[in-house]
Amino acid sequence: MLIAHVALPVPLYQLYDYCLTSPAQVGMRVTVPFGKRFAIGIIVKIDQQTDIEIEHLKSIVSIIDEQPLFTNSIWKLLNWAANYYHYPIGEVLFHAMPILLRQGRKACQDEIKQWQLTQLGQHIDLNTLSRAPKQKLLLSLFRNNQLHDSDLSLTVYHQLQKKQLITQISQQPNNIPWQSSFSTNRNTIVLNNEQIQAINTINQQNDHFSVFLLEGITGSGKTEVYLNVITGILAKGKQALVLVPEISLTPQTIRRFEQRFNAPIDILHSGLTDKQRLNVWLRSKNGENAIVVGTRSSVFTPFKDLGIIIIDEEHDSSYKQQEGWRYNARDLAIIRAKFDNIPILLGSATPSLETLNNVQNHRYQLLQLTKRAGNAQLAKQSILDIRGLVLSAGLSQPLIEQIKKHLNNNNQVMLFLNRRGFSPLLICHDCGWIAECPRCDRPYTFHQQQNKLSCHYCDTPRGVPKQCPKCGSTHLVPVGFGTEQLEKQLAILFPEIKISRIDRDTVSKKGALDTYLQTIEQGGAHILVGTQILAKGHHFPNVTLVGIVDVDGALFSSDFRATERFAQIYTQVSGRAGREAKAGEVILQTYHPDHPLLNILLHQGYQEFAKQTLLERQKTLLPPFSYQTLIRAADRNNQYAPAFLQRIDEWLKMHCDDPALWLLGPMPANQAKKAGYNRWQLLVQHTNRQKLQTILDQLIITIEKWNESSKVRWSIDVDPIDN
DNA sequence: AGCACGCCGACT
DNA sequence: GTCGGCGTGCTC
Repeated sequence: MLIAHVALPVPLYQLYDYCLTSPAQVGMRVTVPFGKRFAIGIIVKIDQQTDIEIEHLKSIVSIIDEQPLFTNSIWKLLNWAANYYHYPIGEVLFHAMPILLRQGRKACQDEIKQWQLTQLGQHIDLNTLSRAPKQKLLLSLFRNNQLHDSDLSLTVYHQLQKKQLITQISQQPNNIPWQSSFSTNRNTIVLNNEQIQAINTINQQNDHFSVFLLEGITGSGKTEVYLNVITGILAKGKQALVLVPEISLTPQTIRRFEQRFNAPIDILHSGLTDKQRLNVWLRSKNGENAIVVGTRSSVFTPFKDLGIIIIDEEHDSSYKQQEGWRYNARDLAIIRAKFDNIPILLGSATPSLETLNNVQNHRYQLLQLTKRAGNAQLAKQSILDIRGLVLSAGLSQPLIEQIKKHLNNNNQVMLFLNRRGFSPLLICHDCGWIAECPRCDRPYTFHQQQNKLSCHYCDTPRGVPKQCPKCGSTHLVPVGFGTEQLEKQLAILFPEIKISRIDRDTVSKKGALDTYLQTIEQGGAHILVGTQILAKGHHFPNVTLVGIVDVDGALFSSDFRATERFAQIYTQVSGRAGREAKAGEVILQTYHPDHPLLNILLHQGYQEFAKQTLLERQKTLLPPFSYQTLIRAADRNNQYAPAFLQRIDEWLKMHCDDPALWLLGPMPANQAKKAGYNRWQLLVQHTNRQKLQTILDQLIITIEKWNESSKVRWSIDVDPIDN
């Protein structure tokens, strides 16, 4: 008897076995009885073995697919990923499917229906419809082939159908492949030598797996290299996958691709309906599109014949999924390229240290773009020592003077502060009580404009208390400053100047950011205040002064990656100051003007900074010179989770007597309390990735047998980035 | 994850 | 008296 081993979308590591009575293949979806309900699962293995007694086995109810759902390439990738990330295979497989397929929808495209004139509709006198003006209009539009500019409702169509003037026919899907009419729209941009060399290097090796890092400073024309390399792939009839960070999936980016290629391009953006998402998935699987552009989850798109993967801004942290299955799309894309034996191109002005380390190890090939387009000059950078200076909302007098100077020249100023809200604290002046979120034990951020307190960890708002609950005083004062206060202070200092604040509070509405960007683009004196959302990927040609209000917050963080992130953001904002031939200036306010890394970054640039930081990481055996996994656990009573992690800690010490294994914890997580749960973590670090993998595999098998495991919510984060 | 069972508190 | 809260246990 044949047994199907089925993966189900449940957080369980094992497969479930069912009798298989009709023919099926691995990778097909099936409906199975599961407990008291029915579930959709995917066959992972078919054989004659089972550990379950035959009489306890249930049978598969129905087989949904006629063919395996995934391409070989994706199937291999997902199986590898479930193993690498130690995540249940069922959850991994379902994560990579469009929602409609998870729900059991057939994996084929809807037939496209189209309206057509009938014989009668072609010849009838229009005046017979004079009492139905809308119908008359629609019919005449039909006859003149001008249907596209009709906005008539569907009921009008149905009325004409009833009168047998039009009819609905199902159109055959377009069977002409895009390859037969593929061409590119020649651009007028002249490539420089570095770009040509990068393109040639990739083109010479574009028929097999290799990883390229395209390290190009801001404005050096990385996108132009992408477009040229893609041209070579499409010309061979193959498809391309382009991954971009969440923030840069803008109409401008998309237009640039669409204008260049005379070939179908699909964009996977958050505004798509489930149906549209499924259609893109099917089109690329069937080879009907040439390019797919999308964010993190697009790495799971199946392709008929993928020829290259491009990852723009490869260092961007939005490639890492931060809940549920915590995969890294950049890393998965590299594995995918390896399995598919195709080239992959990572682009960045500020590559991650992991990637630079792989360049140093000769695993990746480095391609550099060092010249900026046009005759833009490099910005002048300076450190502003604020020790002993009076600050107003974080601004020192010398910085204010500089702002004034740039505004007087009718230029724009950008002030960067990575803290939103009015103040990060609200304190009772009389007794020192601090307004804290009861669920997270973290101070509330005070938002003056909306007159509320907001917890930035769990996102819950609260009204502002009139009195201190501890001593009854009404003297509650905001302490510290955020972007909102900075904006308010600037409005007082520069009453004549337009000020735009760009952070999550002001751009959360759809299209709000675009509106801002448009006003800014018009030019004229203007101050932009914002968090890192301002630094990422936007072009501000009129900005000549960038002020970094608080450098020290990043330099002295407990997170070992904080300096790397700061250096990336700093390099990006300073790269944007003074584009388009206007000389730019960057000013950094700090209490530590002699900080060595800060000086290396300023005087020798990101590359040297990265080199030094890598040496530092090597000395301290931090990633990429070791591999980390975070075991997280959360409970409600604050006892089970630490005890559970303690037991894991002891088990690991017992079963792995290896000095290369480091354990840190159990300790409270970064956001120790969230939504009523107490969160703890245990960091497991090893210098050998394979050994770490093996230990974790054994650990999970063991954990699943413990009965404490069901009392805590536990999860595993391989290669964490926020510890 | 769902879904059922089961045991205690505040209400039509 | 019941409705419903969530702790616990199970799913081939």
